[in-house]
Amino acid sequence: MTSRSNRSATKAQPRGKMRGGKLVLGELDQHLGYFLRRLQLWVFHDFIETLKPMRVRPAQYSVLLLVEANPGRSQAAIGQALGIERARLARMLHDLERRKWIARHTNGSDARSHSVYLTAGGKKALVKIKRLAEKHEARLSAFLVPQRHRQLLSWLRKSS
Amino acid sequence: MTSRSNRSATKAQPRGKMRGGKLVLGELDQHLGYFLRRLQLWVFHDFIETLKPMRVRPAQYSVLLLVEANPGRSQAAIGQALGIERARLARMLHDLERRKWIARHTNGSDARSHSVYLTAGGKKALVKIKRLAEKHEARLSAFLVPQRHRQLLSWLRKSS
DNA sequence: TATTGTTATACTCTATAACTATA
DNA sequence: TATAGTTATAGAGTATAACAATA
Repeated sequence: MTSRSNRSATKAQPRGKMRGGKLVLGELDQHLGYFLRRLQLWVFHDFIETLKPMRVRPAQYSVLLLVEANPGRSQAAIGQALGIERARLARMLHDLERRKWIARHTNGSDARSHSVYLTAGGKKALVKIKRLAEKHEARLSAFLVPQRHRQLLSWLRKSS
Repeated sequence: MTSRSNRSATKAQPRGKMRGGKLVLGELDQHLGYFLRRLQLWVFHDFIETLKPMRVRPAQYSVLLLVEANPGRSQAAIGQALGIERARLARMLHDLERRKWIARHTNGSDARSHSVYLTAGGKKALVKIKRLAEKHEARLSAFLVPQRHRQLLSWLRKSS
């Protein structure tokens, strides 16, 4: 996160020296998507750095939490819930399986679908992972004022 | 954007049939970053689709607006303001130059730096681009309640 | 030495299509 | 024929490093 000083700079530039000062955002200042993206990048960057000891990336983390909360569900169900494309999820699960954190069993009722579970090792790792994730979330809460953090979370949650 | 029904599902799963219903988010429900990412993906997807007639992507759009508001500034200044890495910006500007939307002149005072400007064609294109971007922003405003949209923008702006 | 811009490489994420095996 | 999962490919975004020209 960088620039901090930008008011309603829709058209004019600040007077004064041309070469030198800070840039103005211009109409970018009116675009929610821009700020949303900047904040999201900051959050992911901090998450990745904080979770680096466990080498877990945000998408992997979301899969682990979802499998924990919904053991035995199919890849299709997981992918749909998280908005992860099935091709991408297949490779992610392959990687998580290689690390012995999740296991896939063919479901009895439908031989096509795989039921996904956390392994014992996966559950153990997830404890450590969550501890790091909490540190990240605390940093994010400090970054946004707590009351803003709650309100923002509530709004974003409703929008999903 | 998919799931809509998730309360405080931190640990337990809903009782009832195991295979079938919607998945619960579990602890993911407590992570601002998750909702932030989902919303950001939605916003970018809508932006890209809306701007498809002009084939402009979000990062390109941000560069065009910034150059419009700050004509003649260096690539280094632009990249720093937008948080775009100089190597990436060099390729982006190369592309925008190829499309005859921006021009680069070597600055008299420092032969290393390039001053970036919109061309006449770039300004003309930007009019059309902004018209499409407004449609996107209107859709985003409708998606979030207007008052939420304003408050959210204000918060995110302060966080940048 | 440090900075500006460039090229090149690698990795992640996203979007497709093609394929298999089941249903 | 449709679905679940897999593999492969291509594009964009990000992160580096190495380089040339200039300061």
